[in-house]
Amino acid sequence: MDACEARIVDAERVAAVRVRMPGDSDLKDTAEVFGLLSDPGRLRLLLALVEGELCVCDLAVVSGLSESATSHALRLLRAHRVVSVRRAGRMAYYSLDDAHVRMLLDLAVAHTEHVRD
Amino acid sequence: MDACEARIVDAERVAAVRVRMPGDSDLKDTAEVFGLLSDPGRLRLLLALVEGELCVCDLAVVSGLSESATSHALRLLRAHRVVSVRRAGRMAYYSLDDAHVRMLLDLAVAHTEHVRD
DNA sequence: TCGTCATATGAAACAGGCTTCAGATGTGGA
DNA sequence: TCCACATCTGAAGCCTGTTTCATATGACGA
Repeated sequence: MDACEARIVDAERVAAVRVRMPGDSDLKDTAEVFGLLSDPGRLRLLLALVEGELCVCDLAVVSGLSESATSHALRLLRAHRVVSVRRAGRMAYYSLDDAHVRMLLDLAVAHTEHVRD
Repeated sequence: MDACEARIVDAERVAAVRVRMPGDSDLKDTAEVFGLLSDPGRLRLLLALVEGELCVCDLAVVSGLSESATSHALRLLRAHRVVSVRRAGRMAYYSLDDAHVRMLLDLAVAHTEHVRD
């Protein structure tokens, strides 16, 4: 079936792992989500949004990024449906729009506050 | 104190966010952990280890990486204390060694299995 | 001790991502 | 209609990270 690889030491365990291993597509998606959280700037943006919506200029101030960099980052997050926009005149208010990501953020903050490594 | 920025729209909320925002160092660490999970190859390696230790060659087979790439990836994960090694003769058995990362992996898998997006 | 095997390492190539700069879009007020 | 403002966008430059190739280390068996 899916044999034909190099020398395998623990064939039984390898087989078991393969069964539970998610598919390439799911794995790629998951890696991408983690990737979105792997940048300090984006992480700050998202953490800022945990408690509610904020406009781009406030997000820029809070994150320490330039407004252009902020906009680029938000565009990326928007493309992945992690945040959503509400337009009000010339302002744009962003908010968290992904329960999964919110969970990851909560977990990360909890761990940050609780652990001294 | 920490004033002197550009125009701020919602000063109150900005102040509140700033209070809860983790420090630069914690933020960087957290981003790095997510970064370790942001590569499909490393993700496969770690998922393979969820159920127990495996040697390098089996990890290479399961992850689809070359043995060299696998070794490089494991070295990186080892440097961040995410995995640990047990040497047995010329073999090296790796295992998950970070409860936080294990939690993130479980959460990711659960989400992968449960959600169709 | 010699050769082979499992793993580790270094350097280089290559790709991808983030930031900046300049300019575009679109809104609100005079 | 014209200008100022908030945000968005595109292209370029730079930096980082991942892979491959070649080689090194260290252990086992003859």
